[in-house]
Amino acid sequence: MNLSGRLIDAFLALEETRRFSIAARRCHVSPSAFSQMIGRLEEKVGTRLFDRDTRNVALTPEGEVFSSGAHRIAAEIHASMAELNERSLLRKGRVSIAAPPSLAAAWLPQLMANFKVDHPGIDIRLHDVVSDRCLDMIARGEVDLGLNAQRGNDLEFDTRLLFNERLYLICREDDPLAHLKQIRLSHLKDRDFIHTVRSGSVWQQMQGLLSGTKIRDSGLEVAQFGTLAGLISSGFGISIVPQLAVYLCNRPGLLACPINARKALRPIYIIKRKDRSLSAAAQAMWNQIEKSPPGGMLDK
Amino acid sequence: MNLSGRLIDAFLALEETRRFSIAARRCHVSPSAFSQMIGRLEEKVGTRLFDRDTRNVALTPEGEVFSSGAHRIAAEIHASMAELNERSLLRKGRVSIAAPPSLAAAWLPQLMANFKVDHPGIDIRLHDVVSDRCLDMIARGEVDLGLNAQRGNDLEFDTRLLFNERLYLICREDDPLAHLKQIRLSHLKDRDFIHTVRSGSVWQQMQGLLSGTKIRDSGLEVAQFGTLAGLISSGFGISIVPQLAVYLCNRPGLLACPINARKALRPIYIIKRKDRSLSAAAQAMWNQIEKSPPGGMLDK
DNA sequence: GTCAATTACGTTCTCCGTAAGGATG
DNA sequence: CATCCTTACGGAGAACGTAATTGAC
Repeated sequence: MNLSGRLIDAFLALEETRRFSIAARRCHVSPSAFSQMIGRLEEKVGTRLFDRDTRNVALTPEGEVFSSGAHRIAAEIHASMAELNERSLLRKGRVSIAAPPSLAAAWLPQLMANFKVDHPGIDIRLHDVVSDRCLDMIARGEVDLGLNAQRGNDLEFDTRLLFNERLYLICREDDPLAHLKQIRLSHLKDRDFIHTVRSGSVWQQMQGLLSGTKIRDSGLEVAQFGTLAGLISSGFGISIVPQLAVYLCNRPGLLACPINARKALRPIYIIKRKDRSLSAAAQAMWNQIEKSPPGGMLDK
Repeated sequence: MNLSGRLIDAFLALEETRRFSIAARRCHVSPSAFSQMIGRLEEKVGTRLFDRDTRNVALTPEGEVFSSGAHRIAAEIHASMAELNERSLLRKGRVSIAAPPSLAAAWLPQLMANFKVDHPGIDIRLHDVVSDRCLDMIARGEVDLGLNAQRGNDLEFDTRLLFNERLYLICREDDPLAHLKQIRLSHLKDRDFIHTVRSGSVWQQMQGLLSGTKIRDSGLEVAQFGTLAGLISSGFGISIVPQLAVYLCNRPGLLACPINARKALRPIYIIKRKDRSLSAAAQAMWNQIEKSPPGGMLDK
């Protein structure tokens, strides 16, 4: 029970040409070898498939029955090989990415568009998620790779630092802080603070950054940067967002100021499961992400 | 581009067990050999199909893609092999036979019924045709085998004599011939003669038999024995039919008498194309026909 | 240290090619 | 006798098993 694709090809070639010698050439073997191949095939399937003498070659009734199966087998083999080949050549495939909302809004769209130009056959899926969920999705295999400010467990994940993003203060133009050339963490003391969602990385980083600074919790916690901007604009307080999200808070009367502290940098890692290899498409995306930093949008 | 069924099986075994050692046992090879098989498979398809370390085995994204194809390939191979096996075991198949009306009516039905009991899965097709058409159908491959009174060209057909059928005179009870103990050809002199169809073997044999005897042509030529009987019964003449067709001419007022002449025997051959082998089903039918002569219905 | 996959290496067997053989028109 | 398929036989390479190695827990 071990038909090789080679023997199937031999069968099909002989069925079509009805000539051993010509079919042999098509299979790139000597007539002798080809004859033996047909013999082996017939032995394996347990029945004679061709009636032949030195002049004529024709399918036996069993050969006719086998023919349809042989065509299907050959087609399936060919399709499977072609499918994998297309994927390794990046002409087909799928890659799914999990990324924080800031990157999903500000940087990835253009990167993905460029990728799509190079590889129009590859289907890209993007999930904008908060930090915890990002690692979760990677671990569960729901996405191929993730971008995140937390690098996660080194036993479970392969991680590479992509860049560091500066955190920005968002406040009203008429805020006292708006006139400062450089903003330090201490300046935030006693200010009303609007949080982004608790499971997001900014919130978590703020916890560390401001542990020594007494801020006032406005009690507001929002998921969308637009909401954040609206609240600040209306005087509910101030907030801090990563650099790439600054433009999402753009609106008349608001100001964004870089925070001048060594710790006010948010790292962005690219992450995959350690025990799973990437598909060709995902690997290509990983490569493109690595060599396409957000460019002028960042300071180092 | 030469996937062997063996490598496909290895893939499926490993996909299912997720253990090299166990999958190896299932494929009846050593763990080492199995590891090499997976390696070869991955080399042939051009991509890694399993992520593995010494502890865990899992499909790569490409492996998942390949999986569905592998299942289909294995299923097609299995189905093709099973199909041929069923046929060689006579559990499936088809056999088509061409035979003269007399045999198709008198002998073959019971023979076919017996065959069907032994091989209920085999589909039997019977064509009752006149002699010329019978050889034609065999030559064109429209039937697997034929029964015929003419043996045809020996270069084109394989032929075996099954038996000889005596020819019978059919006449009215009040016919002068009805009183004769033995009928000779000479007795038919000057009698009105109703012919069976010109392309049938009886007609052709009559031409030879009666070449030295002057008969009168009634001008009637019929295809069905029932018609023949009706015409004779109504006094249009006499006719000659093969022994197995005698009972088809049975009706009150008619008599059938064997013709006592060495040449008044009609041979029945079983015939197949010389350059085509029979399917297993057709071969089984051939064998059954050979060893199931029409028995008591004939004299030698 | 243990267990499982892999690599190294020698053996066996499959498969191919050259050359001789045989059948057919 | 010319053509085409088949058989014979020897060599090259594939595939397997045993045993040593690597790697993960």
